[in-house]
Amino acid sequence: MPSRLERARQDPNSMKARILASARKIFGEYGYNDTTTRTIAGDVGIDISTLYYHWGEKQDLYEAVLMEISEEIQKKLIEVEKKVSGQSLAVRLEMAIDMMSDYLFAHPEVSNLILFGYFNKTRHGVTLDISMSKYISNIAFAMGLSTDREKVSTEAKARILAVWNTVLNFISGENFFRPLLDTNREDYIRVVKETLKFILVPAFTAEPLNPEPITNTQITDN
Amino acid sequence: MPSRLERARQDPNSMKARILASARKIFGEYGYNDTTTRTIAGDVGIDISTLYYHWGEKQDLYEAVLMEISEEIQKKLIEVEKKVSGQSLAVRLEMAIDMMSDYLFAHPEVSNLILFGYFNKTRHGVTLDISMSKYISNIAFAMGLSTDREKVSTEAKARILAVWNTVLNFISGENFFRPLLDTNREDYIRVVKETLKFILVPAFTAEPLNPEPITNTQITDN
DNA sequence: TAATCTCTCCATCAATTGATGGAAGCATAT
DNA sequence: ATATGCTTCCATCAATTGATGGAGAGATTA
Repeated sequence: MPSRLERARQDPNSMKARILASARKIFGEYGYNDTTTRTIAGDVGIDISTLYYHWGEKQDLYEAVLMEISEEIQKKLIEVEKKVSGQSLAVRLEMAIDMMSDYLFAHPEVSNLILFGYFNKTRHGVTLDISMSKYISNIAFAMGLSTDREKVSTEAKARILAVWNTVLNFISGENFFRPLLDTNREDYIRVVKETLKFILVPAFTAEPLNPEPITNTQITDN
Repeated sequence: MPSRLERARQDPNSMKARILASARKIFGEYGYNDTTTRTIAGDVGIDISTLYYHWGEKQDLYEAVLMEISEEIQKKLIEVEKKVSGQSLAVRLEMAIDMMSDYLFAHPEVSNLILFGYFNKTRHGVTLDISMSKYISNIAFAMGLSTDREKVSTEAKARILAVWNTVLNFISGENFFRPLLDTNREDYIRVVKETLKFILVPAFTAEPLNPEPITNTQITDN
């Protein structure tokens, strides 16, 4: 028979798991500092003491959330990589854009949490870390922008980063951008995908990735 | 002789102006909720009562900061528009990227504050507003993506938005991305500009902006 | 039954934080 | 000199929030 402890680790209906699920939702909506343990506990329908009993400090709970989404992203990227392999570069890019957009639109809190990690110079010491470096390199390799998974050029990384960020922005900024574009949700998702493809596909397929720095037309020096 | 009140409105060394400058810096670093009035007052070197005497509620001060950067951006965009007019599309894009990058790298708090406005579903009611819609349309027009300043297509707006966001991300995410790209600051700025140009110029110059939706290769439906 | 363990809640604390009242300093005007 | 108005600071408040101790309910074990 499974002990209570084991049950708590596995059962998604266990109190510990339910708290984590709520925490993911609330943290993903308001960020670390704008989320109170009372809000999370209230969402679960329990007293905050119960929350502290299961998770200890607020930071520990937050880190558990980050760990969860980090693993989820990793799985998703592997799934994408498998699916696109063998296709042409243009098709790979389009498929990756579609798949990642669908995933993130379905889980916007993931996008939010990543962006919070980027920009919020918060006073709590919790950093995303999330080994983003490895992700970026893997994507570059999967997209065929690098022949070596370990040695990806700075330029290639920067390009992947730019694309990745653009996706995240459109997801997390939906409430801000959608009225601006004056579309319903369905059209918004379509426009986002089209925009990403419009911008990316020509850039990455126009010419093979150049390892040398591109000529930089410097305009302003001040 | 100028009255004290007039002096307070104009003199950049007036207490009110000094508070605003510190507020801009601190809000831009930590965001609204992670900034305390005590932190700002401490940065100026005054008591918080003095801050409240000059600015009233925290929200009012924050709104004043947003107003200031909003006007600053507007001026900068007009400056860019003047400078690029008459150039070819590719050159216009490159010049705009250089100028805006230089401006934002010199004032990262501007970028931060804009991004905070996008994503932070804060519990305070202060929204950026900043008439971003007009900015986007103006940029689209200045870049020659639209022949009518008033009627810019959803697609064109989305593309401008994507670019604009990419710039902001690289600025505000520098602390996160630079170690990841393993560059010093100078190289980081160069790589950012190159990346933006690499991605944008081909996309926008490859073909005239197509008013019809682009064919969308739907991959996943779940 | 008695003892133990697991889980939950109530009450409470200490620190932080937005905000205010009032006194004091100081210059200017009368 | 006196009065007035502007500016600053000290003291303080009330609300929020992270966190804890302890009591009690319920199940499990001896």
